[in-house]
Parts: sequence; structure tokens; C-alpha cells
Amino acid sequence: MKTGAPGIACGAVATDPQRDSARHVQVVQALGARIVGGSLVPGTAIPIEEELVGELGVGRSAVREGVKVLAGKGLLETRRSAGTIVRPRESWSLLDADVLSWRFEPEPRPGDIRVLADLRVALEPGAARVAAERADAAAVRRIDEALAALYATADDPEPFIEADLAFHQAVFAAADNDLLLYVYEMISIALRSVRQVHTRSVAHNKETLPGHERVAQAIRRRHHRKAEEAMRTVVEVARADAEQHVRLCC
Amino acid sequence: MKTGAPGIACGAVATDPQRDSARHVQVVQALGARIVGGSLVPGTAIPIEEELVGELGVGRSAVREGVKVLAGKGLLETRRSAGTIVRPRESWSLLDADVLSWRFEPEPRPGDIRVLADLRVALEPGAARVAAERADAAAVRRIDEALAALYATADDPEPFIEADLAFHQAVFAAADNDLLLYVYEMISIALRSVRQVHTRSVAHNKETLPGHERVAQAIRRRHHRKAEEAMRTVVEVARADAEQHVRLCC
DNA sequence: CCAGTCGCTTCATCAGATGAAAATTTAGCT
DNA sequence: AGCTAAATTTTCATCTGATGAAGCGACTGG
Repeated sequence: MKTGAPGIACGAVATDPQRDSARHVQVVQALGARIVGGSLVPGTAIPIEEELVGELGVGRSAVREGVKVLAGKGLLETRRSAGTIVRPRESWSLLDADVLSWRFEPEPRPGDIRVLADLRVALEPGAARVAAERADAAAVRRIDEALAALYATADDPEPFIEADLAFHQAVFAAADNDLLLYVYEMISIALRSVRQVHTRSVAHNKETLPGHERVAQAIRRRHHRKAEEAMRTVVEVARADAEQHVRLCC
Repeated sequence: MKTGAPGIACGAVATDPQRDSARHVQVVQALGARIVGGSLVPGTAIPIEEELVGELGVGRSAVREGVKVLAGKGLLETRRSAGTIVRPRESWSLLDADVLSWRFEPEPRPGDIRVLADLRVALEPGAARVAAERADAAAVRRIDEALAALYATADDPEPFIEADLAFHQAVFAAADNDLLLYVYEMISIALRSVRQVHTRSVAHNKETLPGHERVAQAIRRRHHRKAEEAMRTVVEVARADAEQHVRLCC
């Protein structure tokens, strides 16, 4: 063999030597990021296999496997002898963890922040309502624990963000609905990458505590109407904050 | 060569000679259905590559590509020299179109019908609310057209189902939020496979018309409060119907 | 009984060969 | 000259073989 393929480091993060350094994962990341980032536009063809082999420094098998993974996520479509084309945005698996990461990292567009904030407003009050209907004792306890963590971390911006995500996740978990919980897990992936929007002053964090308290209390008392209303207040405050943030810094 | 691999027909559906007959797609379908269906349980290893080659009648490349696609959907994890294991359910991309199909087809479990109904109750009122906030004139027009189609098909069970799905999709589309719309597209995949739950009497279909009418009217008038409430009524009726259906026939 | 080493299993990756289908070009005919 | 049909080229599809790497277990020596 002449192509020193194993020597090409690609400057990737290389966190886990097993999962992330796999050749086909390199291909998935490279092409996926380009497609979702917009430099490969829907309807156009990506470079042919042979070119990708040279460009990415991997073998044809790795290219094929990577392309197949992206096709499985709706991003690509291969046609024999006609090349591999980028599928229209409507075909993408928008709530796939990878697709979402490529969209919101490293820097989401202002429009995407609005999409995210609206999604929370649309989803979270209803989720809180179902949580109040379905929560069992253990689920209520986990919400209360998450609430306590929220109070405990109100002075530390970074841990507070994680505690906030954990609280909302506990609410979704209480709804006893894996699809609903999955949606929130995807939301939290996106939220983590717009954390700067959430990293407000410590005083601001403390202002959000009563709202969360009301959500937890309503679920504890199985008051679905109140749970929904309290959660709506929380996420609408978050949406207003996000809008203001976008207006100020963009 | 001796193994007449190209001759193995596998008796698949063969709808599209390009997309569905691809060897690696066979692998994805076969393994994906087994995993989501529960015959391959999380934590256990799937057969080794060589066995899958024999069992599925495809080459090793096809097996590898298929396994990579399923790994991309969070269903599998390959470890060098340790085989390929089924990942825990929490890792699955539950809102992937394929995963959802394997779960709800051919016959969803009663519990999954409840999950679906709850998801709609949690999601659709909020979506209708955001739709009322964000809908532009064109979106309102599309909702009205979908409503008209609903009235026009009230006497035909089959077209009525499609018109119903189209109406709800138009509401989600009006919210101008691609993530929200994506969730509904996945819901509609699942709903189509539980259509028997929805195929009620013609009289019952007609009873749902006023509710839909109220939703459309509230959005038209940008009355988000009313839109939410009207939609909640619609989906809670649907949930009650589904619950009753499950209780009667299961 | 424990520890270290060796070998086996199994996935990872590349390379080559053959095939098939679609797009493009070319040649021939009217 | 224009159109049609055949030939060619491009490009992905698939199988096979070879080599490598990493984990797991068995076996042996102290």
C-alpha cells in the first residue's frame, strides 16, 4: 500500500479512540456539517466517491459507509451512475441528534434561536400538563430533587444551566412518554449550544425560581391546568429573553 | 465467483427498484425491525458479520453499511473485536422515520397508542397557539383549504383520514417552525398505521367537524388562546376515542 | 493461586474486480 | 439540419480478499 491513510490525523477532537476516530464517522461529520451548514446545497451533487477518498484521506469503504449513514438521516440520496445528491431540507431528520448538532453548533443563526424558543413555548406547557396527569410518586420526587438543585445552584451560572435542563427533563420524564422525552432531549442539545443566551445575571436566574416552583407544585398536586399555565410563563419568559438577546447582540 | 448472491430475491416488496432493493437497505430493514420489535434485545450482541452475510444473503459490504446506518440511528454500537451490540432504548432516535415505522407497523402495541395520543394532547394545542401567533395569510389560506377538504370528504372514511392529517399538518406548517412541523410529520407516520382507530363511523367523522372549524377560525383571527383551547378539545376527543378503542378490542 | 503471555475472535479498513444503470456523446438516418 | 438510436463513459453497487487492531480468554510458568 502506498497511501499512508492511517497517518492522517484530520485534526479532529479525538475524544474517544473508538467511536469518534472511526473513518466513516469522519466522513459523516465532514459531509453532515457541510450539508446542514449550507455549503453543500440541496439538489446539487456532492463530489464523487473517488474525489472524497482523496479529499478526506479515507478508503472507499469508509466513504460509502458514511454516505449511507447520511442517507439514513435523509440528508443524501445516492443514484446509481448519477452521483450522490443532497436531498431537500424537508427530507432531513431534523430531530436527529447529529443533524441538530450540526445546525446549532458552533453558532446557531438568530432564526434558529427563535425556532427553538417557539418550539419550547409550543411544547413545554402541554408536556407539563400531561406530566401532571401521568406523574407517579417517583417522578414527582425527581422533579422536586431537580427543583432543589435549581435553588442550590442559583448563584453559579454554569451549574444552574445544567440544573435548569435537568428540571425540565424531569418534567418531561414525568409525562411517561418516551417520544415526548426524546423531543426534549433534542431540545436540550440545542439549548446547550445557545447557553450564552441563558447565561444571564445571577439575579435573573433567581427571578426564574418562583416560576419553576409553581410548575413543580402544580405537578405535585396533579393540577394539570396550573402546571400548564406555570410552565407557559416560564418558557415565555425564556422566549422573551432570547428575543431580546438576539436583538441586542446580533 | 461461486455464491450466486445476485440471484437471491429475498421476496421483499420491491416497490422501487432503486431505493428499496439496495442490499444494505435490506439489512437495515431486517435488523431494524428485529431490534425495535424486540426480538433483538438491548445489551445483547447481534450475529457476527459472517453469519449475517449467510443469513441475509448479501455481501459483507452490505452488512457493514446497514449496520452503520443503524448505528447512526442509535440502535447499534460496534466494538472492535467485541461484536455489535444493541444499544439501550434511551439511545434510539425515536423520532426517526424508520424507527417509528418499525415501532408502529404492522400493528402498534396498545401502550404505543396511548403514547401517541398523549403526545398529540401535549403538542397540538401548543402548536395551534404558536400557529395563531405566527401564521401569515398564505398559511391561513392553506388551513382553510384543508378544512374545506375535511368537509368534502366527511362521508368517505379513507379520504377523510388523509384530509384530517392534512388539516393538522397545515396548522403545524402555519407555526413557521420546521422542528415543530417535523414532529408532526413523524406523528402522522404513526397515525397512518393506527388509522383503524380513526376509521370510525361517518357520523363520528362529522361530529369532529365543528371542532376543526373552531381551530381554523381561531387561527384565522389570530386568537391564540382560543386556537389552543379548540385544538385541545379536538385531540382530547381523539385520545378518548383511542382509549375506548383499545379497551374494546384489546 | 496468581500473573503474564499468547492466540483467537471479530470488527476496521483498504484495494481490486465486476456489474449495472443512467447520462452523455456520437453516429447514422431521414 | 434535425432527430433518433446506439455506443461510450461515468458513477455508484456489490462482492471478495488481505491486512490490521483491539479486546477476550485460555494456557502456562512462577
